[in-house]
Amino acid sequence: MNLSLTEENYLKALFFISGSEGNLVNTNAVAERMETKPATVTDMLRKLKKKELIEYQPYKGSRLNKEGRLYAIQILRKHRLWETFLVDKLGFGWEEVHDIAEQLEHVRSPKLTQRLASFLGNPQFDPHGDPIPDESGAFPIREELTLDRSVEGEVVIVKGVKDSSPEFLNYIAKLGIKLGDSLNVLSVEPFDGSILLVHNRQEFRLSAQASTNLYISRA
Amino acid sequence: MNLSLTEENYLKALFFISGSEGNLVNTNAVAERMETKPATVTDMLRKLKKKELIEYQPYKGSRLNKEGRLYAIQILRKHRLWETFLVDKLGFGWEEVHDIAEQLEHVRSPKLTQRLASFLGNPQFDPHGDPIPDESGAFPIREELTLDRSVEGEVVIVKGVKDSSPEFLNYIAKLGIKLGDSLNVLSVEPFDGSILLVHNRQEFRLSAQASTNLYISRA
DNA sequence: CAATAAATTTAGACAAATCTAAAAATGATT
DNA sequence: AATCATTTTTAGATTTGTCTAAATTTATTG
Repeated sequence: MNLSLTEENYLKALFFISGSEGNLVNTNAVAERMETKPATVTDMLRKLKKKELIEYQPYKGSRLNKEGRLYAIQILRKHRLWETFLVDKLGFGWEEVHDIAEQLEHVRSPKLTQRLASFLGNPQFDPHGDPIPDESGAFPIREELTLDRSVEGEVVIVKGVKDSSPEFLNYIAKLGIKLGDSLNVLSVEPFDGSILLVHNRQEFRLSAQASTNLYISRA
Repeated sequence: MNLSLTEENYLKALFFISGSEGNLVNTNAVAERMETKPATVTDMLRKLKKKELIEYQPYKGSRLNKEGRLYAIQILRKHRLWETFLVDKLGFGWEEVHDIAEQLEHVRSPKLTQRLASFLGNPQFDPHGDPIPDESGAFPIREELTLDRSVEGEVVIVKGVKDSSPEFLNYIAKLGIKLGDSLNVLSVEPFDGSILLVHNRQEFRLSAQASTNLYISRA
């Protein structure tokens, strides 16, 4: 199956909107994510249905079928491998790699994907801490523990970010926090949930909002 | 200037057809290279002229102008850098990288190109021995010496291939000849110009045709 | 140099991906 | 249940890159 760039992007959008349970997706939601008009989405849904990549009933909604889901996951796999390459090998910051990976993810060559993965040491998580599916489409499992769940006195390791918006990534980068860094949780403020911690010998306070968006593991 | 994939491929085609002297290019020649019809080419030439990337007079021919040439060279730079990456870092054979590089060359990110080049050690020549232009569009100079010009008893180093068709690359790969290998020229057959040489302690004969397509330098 | 051949362009059409505006279906509300 | 609001689809148009067939320009040649 050889899809156009646009078709691939619609599959990705459906994958992200419908979540892991594979819910039915609203046409409007797709339009919003794709930054296009609902009428355009309807056309594309009809097309993807004809190619047997999605289920779609007019007025009811759409969802990826098995083949479409696998296709979307392969794109996601490429995206996250390229992000890892950009950060680990080319020294990009994790906040600047998304747009480049959006381009690289569409390069078609199974052999390239396989070799890239092996060159990177078959990583299980990308620089944002997001899981990289394997060739068969299976995701590695991660403990979904966030910093706001930590207790006073604990030392934790940063494993990923829940929110990978440029705003949050930039904020985190500005603080100098990177994947794998260890944080010493000094105290949790009962009033607003903000957390006092030590990172690289430096003491500072992180808002509750920020802490809910940092995945950690106990050291 | 943000060009479509197709527009970029036309610029490349014009660059390759017109050669280093910047000759006027026939519409038919472009059509052949792009595997499309002359009428289609005419439309595109009009479009590229409007974007001020080429000179074009109906019925007379077309050629890249300064801006178009620079654009084409930047794509070529990316192509050859990616080929180098695929061979040097991912272990691809030099005969299998062209099609993948054709895709990667269109990825838009000056920072990526710059970092990739530096990651590769700012190479001057790609795995086929072809020159990689720098950011300003300047090409490194290479001695255009081919194996058929060598004399008996000489030891030479393989610097590149003149013909980079899959057929020739496969043939060369089958013989085990790689960039940087040294060849000991034992004798040149006066009858057909074929060359008897030693490579990795192994003696064999190479046709004149093959030898004219191997760039070398004297060891 | 006039006729013919070759190269090129013009004209008109089509598929893909998009849009706007209008129509239809669904759902929510009194 | 009838009406109104929302969501979604349909209809018709646009742009990009392509095509075929016909017309035009340039080149060749008897």
